[in-house]
Amino acid sequence: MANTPNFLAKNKSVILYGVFLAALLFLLKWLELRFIIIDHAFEIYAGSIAVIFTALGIWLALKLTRPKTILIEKEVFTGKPETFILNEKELTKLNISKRELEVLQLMSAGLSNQEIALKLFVSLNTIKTHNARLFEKLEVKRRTQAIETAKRLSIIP
Amino acid sequence: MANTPNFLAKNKSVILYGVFLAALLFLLKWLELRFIIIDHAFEIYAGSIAVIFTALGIWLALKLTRPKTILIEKEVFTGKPETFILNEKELTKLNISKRELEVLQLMSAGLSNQEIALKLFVSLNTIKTHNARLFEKLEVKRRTQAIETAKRLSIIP
DNA sequence: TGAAAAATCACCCTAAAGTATGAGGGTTAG
DNA sequence: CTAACCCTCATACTTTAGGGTGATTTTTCA
Repeated sequence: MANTPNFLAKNKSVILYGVFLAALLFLLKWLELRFIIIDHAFEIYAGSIAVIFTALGIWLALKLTRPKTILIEKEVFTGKPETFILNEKELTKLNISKRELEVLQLMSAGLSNQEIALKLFVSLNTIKTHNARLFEKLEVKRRTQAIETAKRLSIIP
Repeated sequence: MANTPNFLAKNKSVILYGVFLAALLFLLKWLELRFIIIDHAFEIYAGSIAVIFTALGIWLALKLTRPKTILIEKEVFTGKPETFILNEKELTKLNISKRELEVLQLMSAGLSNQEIALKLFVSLNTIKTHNARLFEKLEVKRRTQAIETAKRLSIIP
């Protein structure tokens, strides 16, 4: 298969987990030593493993699900008086990608490029690139115009 | 307290986790037995604990965080009921002047400071001063935030 | 009428936004 | 397989926005 790099990228967290596991070996070995030296420290050892790996599992799960939660946000919000209906036709017509829409939403929320970058776990330059594409597609020159236009076209609430 | 049932309901997952833990004891005891009988089954025992508790951690984390993920988005207490009604109370409370409101409107229309200056026949510096006052009064740092806040407070359409 | 608020403008400086260009890897449909 | 996106990031540069300070002229109103 030629998709080995793909696999690597997709399982970044899993690989990190592996590395962390390796790092844990020392701790475990040390605990094993204690087990030999101190009698009946067996429970301590088992308990340690349980606690450590439970925490590890929680951490892993959080890492894996965090990106997914961001995607959920934009689907599930409804205004009380008038429900916002995303104009998907316009979105398709303007060829605006999911990521670009995400940036647009944060932009309209008043966030700076730097803040958006931090929130989306990408670099400032990446946000600037998204902005440039966005402005091009919306045929505007500034973020304030982009917000105005996007709201008018019901691309954002 | 009378909200014990509420507590039970809210922590269903935690209780389940506890029950599951109890159930695990038998498995662990059994493994411990094996550990005594079979020599060098120690690694198997430790590995089992690691795997089980990692899975447990993942499951726990997913159970606990899944309900929390969605509600982050909009609060929305003032929608747009067709016709815009200027919130004069807020305007008075925030002590925003006529000219400042004018600047704010043009700002939200996507105009740059220079364009606003030309439109209002004043200098760029004047607009900047108005902006600074506006940001101070609205307690924001950027024009995009100012627009967002002003719209939310129905100061501008 | 006199103080307060509003509106105007300038200068200097920093921060943020935006433009242009190139580039590498990922995903996907044909 | 490959062309077409998409997402990512970088570097370099220009423009706009924003902060701080101080000042003058109107307007407003008690």
